[in-house]
Amino acid sequence: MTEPEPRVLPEATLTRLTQYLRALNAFEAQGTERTSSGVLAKEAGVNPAILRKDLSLLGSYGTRGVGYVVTELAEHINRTLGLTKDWRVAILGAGNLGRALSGYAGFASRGFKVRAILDTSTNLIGSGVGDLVVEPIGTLGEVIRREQINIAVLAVPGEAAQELIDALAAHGVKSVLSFAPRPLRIPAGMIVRRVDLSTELQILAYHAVQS
Amino acid sequence: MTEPEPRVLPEATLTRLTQYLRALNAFEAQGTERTSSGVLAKEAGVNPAILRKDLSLLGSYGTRGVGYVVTELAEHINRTLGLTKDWRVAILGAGNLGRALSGYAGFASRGFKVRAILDTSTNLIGSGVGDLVVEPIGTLGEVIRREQINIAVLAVPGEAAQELIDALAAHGVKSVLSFAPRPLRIPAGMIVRRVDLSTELQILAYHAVQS
DNA sequence: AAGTGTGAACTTTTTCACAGCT
DNA sequence: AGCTGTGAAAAAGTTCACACTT
Repeated sequence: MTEPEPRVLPEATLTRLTQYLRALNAFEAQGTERTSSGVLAKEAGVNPAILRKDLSLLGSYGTRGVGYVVTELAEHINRTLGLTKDWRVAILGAGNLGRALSGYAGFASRGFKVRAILDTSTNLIGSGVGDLVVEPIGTLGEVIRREQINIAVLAVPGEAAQELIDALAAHGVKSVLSFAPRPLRIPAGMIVRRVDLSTELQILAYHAVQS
Repeated sequence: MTEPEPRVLPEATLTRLTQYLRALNAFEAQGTERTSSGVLAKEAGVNPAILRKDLSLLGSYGTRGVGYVVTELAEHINRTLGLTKDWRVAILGAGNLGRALSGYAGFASRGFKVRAILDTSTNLIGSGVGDLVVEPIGTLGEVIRREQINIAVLAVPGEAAQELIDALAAHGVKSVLSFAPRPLRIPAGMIVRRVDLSTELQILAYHAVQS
């Protein structure tokens, strides 16, 4: 148990860890104190073996013959994922998507705080979005410093995305979630995750035609 | 060349195919007639070997020593993905996210037409969203029949998602893109893809802490 | 000469199956 | 007796490298 903890966890494992966490939170909410790989895996929709393998990558926190203590395991995954830190998010783009995201409940939970929303359009600048006011993209550097932004969400049209990624990098923001429908050149040291709605639909179309 | 075409393409291949398609469309737009695995792979941000391997799964459409004809290859990928068919989309949930999605340009392109938007809230029912009017979820079956919906987008709170999936299944809609932040029990024959924003943020947090 | 198509090697991820704790 | 933790096996996915076609 002198941990094997690898430098970096596989992407697939990370995705599953967030699902385990969600299930564990549900268990906590309903007062369940202990669980097992079988029960938890079922709740998260995965196979128990991979769950145990995933958890073994973070070190061992279960008890053989017994299972896992819900709060302990949740706490441990939280720590591993960095969810004990405070995340301050700026949303770039105050169009429909940007505004929808700024109010998205999932963002508010787990220490992700939307602290700013920016746009280029003079129509939008100055207007209110929830309890924020849309600021000009030109003030990006200032906003990042003022609010100590450490995560940015890109909800702008494809054309604008690359230059904003570069600007974010220049201002020291290293983590970006992009909704721009195009591949981006990622500056060194930056982590960009993309959510691509048209890709999702196209893959659905393929499966739908199959059946 | 009497095709090896597998019954079903790997998920990772599908994702890349949509990227190739996007790059090919850009080439078409700028009048480029031919390309090669090297050029196309660079544009799509992948390695040329996997690109050729992916394309070989759909049968061979290149010319050795020469490369690929842009329009031909695009057409071929389009056919494979089922993008020659007409896709009629209903959006379930007319909150911020649902409304943002209904106007999302990526949906309008490539034959995905948003034909209906539904909600439970009497505040929203009857209000306009783009050129659609929000209809009551209670009329789901009727709307699906009337508009011949074949893809649904779930933009509702987690609690409502499962029963809507079941209702969609009952009305013969087999393809769903879900934004609900929870795992769903998928009725037989249905394909559900999930986009989970809090999972994305949590994975970003992990990587941000790493560095 | 150039660039595809593809077996073979390699790498990563998942699943199996069981030894080892409690 | 029960359930974890984990090597070993299997499967899936990626990259290499080169024969083959134009």
